[in-house]
Amino acid sequence: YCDPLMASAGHKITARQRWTPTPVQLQILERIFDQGTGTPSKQNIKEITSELIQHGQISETNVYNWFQNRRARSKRKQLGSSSNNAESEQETEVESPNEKKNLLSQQNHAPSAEDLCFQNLEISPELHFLSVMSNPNAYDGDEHLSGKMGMPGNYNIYDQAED
Amino acid sequence: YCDPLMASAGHKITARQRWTPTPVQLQILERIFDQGTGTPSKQNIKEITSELIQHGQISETNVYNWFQNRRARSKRKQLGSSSNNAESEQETEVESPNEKKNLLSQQNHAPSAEDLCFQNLEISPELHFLSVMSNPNAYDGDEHLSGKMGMPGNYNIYDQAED
DNA sequence: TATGTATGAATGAATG
DNA sequence: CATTCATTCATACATA
Repeated sequence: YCDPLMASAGHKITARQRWTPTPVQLQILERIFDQGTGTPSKQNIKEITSELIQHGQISETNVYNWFQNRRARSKRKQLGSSSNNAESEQETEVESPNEKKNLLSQQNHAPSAEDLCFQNLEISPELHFLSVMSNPNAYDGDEHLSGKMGMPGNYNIYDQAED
Repeated sequence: YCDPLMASAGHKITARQRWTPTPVQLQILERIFDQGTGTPSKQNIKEITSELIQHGQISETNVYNWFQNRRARSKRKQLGSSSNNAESEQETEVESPNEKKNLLSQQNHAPSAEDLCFQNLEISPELHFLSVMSNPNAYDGDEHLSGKMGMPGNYNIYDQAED
């Protein structure tokens, strides 16, 4: 049969980056989702995949992702379309009519480049520890980090300096 | 105080609540992970953090989480060998036209900050052991950011088996 | 053709 | 340590 990937408007013959669920697959997936099987086990995933694969190319990864996305989407929609939440829920300038503000996203880096680039002369203080680190001593204690994994406390990177 | 994360351009960009490792940080982390150190101890975490913090905002928690995620992910792809093995007629699914392009390109101002750091990394004598991968193409451990989404059909779990 | 929207996919963080 | 959730990005896809 025709490649399910390029079955629609496709003109992409070189790259199948994103799995595109066929209507049939979508129908099945939605039905299963509707069953209440929110987070299917791996076994279920396999079974579902086995079913869907007959209707087009698909992998367990796709199925898994689909369910994850589906659930997340539903949830987000719920609390986003509600009347109004006077709770402590602060939305980061979220759902604007556009919503897709990621067009100019700057998620990563953007540190004090001019700064950290210059202090480069001292960038290898004790990194050699991993060269000789043969200490099988895992975690002497039980604490994973400095106290709890919530946050060290000293440097809170996620500082909602919103105001 | 000023958040190091958004202290760059000085715009009103919303601070990312999620830590995004800079290419440099990623390289270092990869190297350490590749050393076979596996799960670093608390002290190691601190050491690593001390090193990485010079290359951008980061906390011990981030480092810890990173290793945890990395470990889990590696394992996932490892245990993908049972009743699968359908066909692997996929071309080199690894090397994509572009690797971590998202890490280096999404804005238009291009501060070249990380770029400089990258260069500095190479020239660092002490960090030579972890600077061996100056060539992005020769990146040995970029399996996590490869672009082999999911069009396999023969893989098992929701993990992108990479081989 | 370019822009916008929808959704799959990647990853960091949280939880058990 | 294993699994799941939440957030964000990139790309498929629809429309102007």
